[in-house]
Amino acid sequence: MIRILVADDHIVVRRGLKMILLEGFPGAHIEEVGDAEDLIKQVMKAEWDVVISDLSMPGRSGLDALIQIKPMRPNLPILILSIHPEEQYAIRVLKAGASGYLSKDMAPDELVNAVQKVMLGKKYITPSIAEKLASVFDQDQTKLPHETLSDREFDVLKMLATGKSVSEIAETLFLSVTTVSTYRARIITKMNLKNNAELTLYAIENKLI
Amino acid sequence: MIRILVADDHIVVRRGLKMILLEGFPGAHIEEVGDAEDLIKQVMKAEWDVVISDLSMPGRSGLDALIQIKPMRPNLPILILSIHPEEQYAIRVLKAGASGYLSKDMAPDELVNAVQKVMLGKKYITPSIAEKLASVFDQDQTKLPHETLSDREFDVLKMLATGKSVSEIAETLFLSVTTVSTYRARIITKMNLKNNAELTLYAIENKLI
DNA sequence: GTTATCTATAGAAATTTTACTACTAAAATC
DNA sequence: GATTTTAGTAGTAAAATTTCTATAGATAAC
Repeated sequence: MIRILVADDHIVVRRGLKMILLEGFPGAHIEEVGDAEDLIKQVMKAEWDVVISDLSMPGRSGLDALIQIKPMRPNLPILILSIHPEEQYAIRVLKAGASGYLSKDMAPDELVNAVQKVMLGKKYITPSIAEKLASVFDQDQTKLPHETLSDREFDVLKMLATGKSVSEIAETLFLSVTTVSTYRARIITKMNLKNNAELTLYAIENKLI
Repeated sequence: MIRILVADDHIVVRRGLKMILLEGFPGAHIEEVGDAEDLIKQVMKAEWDVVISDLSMPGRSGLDALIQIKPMRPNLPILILSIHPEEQYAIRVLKAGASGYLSKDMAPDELVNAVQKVMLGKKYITPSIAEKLASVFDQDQTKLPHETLSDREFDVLKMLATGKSVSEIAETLFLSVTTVSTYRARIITKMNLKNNAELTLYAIENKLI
């Protein structure tokens, strides 16, 4: 019997995923968790065939959880879901060891397919991600400023751009305020900006938020 | 038998809503649509007891649909869902005739409660929206937010929006830093904003800069 | 015409943010 | 294989900002 662990902070989404998965895998054992903390706990506690996790959750993000889980359960396939339409995160997520990246508006069949595929140890890549991947090899020259950021920096960039203060971010990410401030300084240097307003503008123009 | 129409562009969310609603209203007749177009069509075609719609959908938004539906079906209660945590949209949505506004991370019970309440012709208002509403009334409704600002405040608004820091502004205007900071605080209160990022957004949207 | 609110202005104290520096582990380069 | 760079993380101290409170004149309200 298939055992699937679903992580998302929105109950509605968890229920929806459960429903879709049960239609695709009748009789499957599906459990839900609402944050990264619980996700990690569950993964450690029990055996799963596949994990489906949202990317952005309060506190530790799905990416964090992924990075933490991967070394301990290298063979556990993890599918990452996101509201973001593939672009920005896909590559990052795959690099971090995910078996696939799906946008939340995929068709139910696509989810079922993806689950089947990753359970066989394969990666699930949508055509548009494949294209992105290919173009990554093409040229490094045409990198956009924000693509030179590290994962952490990118997280912080987005939060700053939406008006979160350094200390709010520190709290959310369980980091020291100074750490976040350091990230901010690096972001500003790397992207050649001057202040948070420019950062917000940049984020809007590049559809990062 | 209760007839509920659910509109959301994400299948996962639709299914989740359906599941939650079926738990709360066993035997209910629930149908799903994926965009505003279909939502309007369905509302015209059949009779519903309540509509639950996402705010942001591709093409016409839920708000658009709401505005279009309301005159034709004034007694049909419409609950608007959103990923945005209540702030900016709630008021707009209620003004446009919605019976309630819920964030997508509400508890399942809350959704069920809300549906029960709006079916009785009442509005469903969360405490935090109630507070927002109250503050709207003591404001001049006919004016745009930035038109309630004094000249000095408006100056400062524009400079803040272009990324000037409080102390740079103080220097430019030969004022004390705390004075400028006071103006900023007043701007934010008057305009019902939260931080500089929102301020920048506002300024861009309203072509102030 | 008096009272209440608004505007322009700031100081003191509290809080938040930044600058600078530093350390470790991992990755990249040589 | 050695070394330089990058990423992730913070501490200390200084700088910037906010909060709270206040005052005097302007303006609106009653």
